[in-house]
Amino acid sequence: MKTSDSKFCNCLYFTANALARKTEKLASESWKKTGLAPSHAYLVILALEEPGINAGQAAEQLQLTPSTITRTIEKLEEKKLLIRVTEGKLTNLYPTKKAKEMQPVLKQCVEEFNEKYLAILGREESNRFIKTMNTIADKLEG
Amino acid sequence: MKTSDSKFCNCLYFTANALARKTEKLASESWKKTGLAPSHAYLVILALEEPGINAGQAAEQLQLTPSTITRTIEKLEEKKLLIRVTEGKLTNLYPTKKAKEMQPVLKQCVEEFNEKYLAILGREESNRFIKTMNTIADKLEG
DNA sequence: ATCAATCATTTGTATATACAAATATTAATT
DNA sequence: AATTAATATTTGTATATACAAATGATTGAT
Repeated sequence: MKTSDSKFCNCLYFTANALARKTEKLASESWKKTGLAPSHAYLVILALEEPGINAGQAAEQLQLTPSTITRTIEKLEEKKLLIRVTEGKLTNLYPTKKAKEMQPVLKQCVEEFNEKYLAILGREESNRFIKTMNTIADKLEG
Repeated sequence: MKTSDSKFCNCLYFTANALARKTEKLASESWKKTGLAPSHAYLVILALEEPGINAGQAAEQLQLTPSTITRTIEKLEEKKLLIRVTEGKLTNLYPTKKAKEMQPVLKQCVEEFNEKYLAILGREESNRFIKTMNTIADKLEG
């Protein structure tokens, strides 16, 4: 059944969540080869791009709560992809050697995923839509 | 930090998820008075509107997997809001008396939530945006 | 200089969600 | 009629996420 055939397809809550789950699924396929969930992969990418970034900044960039970031870091430390360096009350994140070696594959996953949805939606529509989502997310935040 | 200021705001995955989380938060506030998570409330609403609906149909309407629906039903049975009536291989869902009494409050929550985001986004923009999300969700499904 | 307030992170706990395998029931095929 | 295939649901397990409370560290006020 299509999302648009549901009884609830006129509700923002329902629609936003249905879309997110479908996107998650599509993304998971692309990132499968890395053994990482997309959100985890994003944190590794962030640490690679900004080594030393602290947990709070990462939470902001990924729009997740601090506790979720802590939990994600734990997983990634277990996988030897990140290390935490505590500096006073801050926790700085650094990519490990393993993460650095993984960088090309991660980049490839990002591209693969992008291409996948660009192929489905078209570049124009994608960009416009993503921009709209950002605008609306910002407005909802208040 | 705004969603649109994130490094990743050009990615469908990131943006769709950030939006869903913000929407979830907004909706949770509206449904708080019922003690139900929005997705659970939706299942009760569905059972009220279509008494006897089976689990699989509910999964389709809510765009959730069967296992998630089973889990949701369990919670709602504990809260005495739904009952399961097994009929062969189907599981039919019926609202309890308690659920029926709750119906006006649930309706009110839906309205309150709708008004909340309509006030923020405007009726025109909301409707257009929700329609677009549905279209895109359908396309992603393939 | 000390004590209170503030801030960043972590922990304890709870919830939602899904995948894959198991179970139970009906339908189809021979 | 018996066995196989298909279908609906449930269960076992894993993951992601968040809230609220706790901890640890710095800053500010007196």
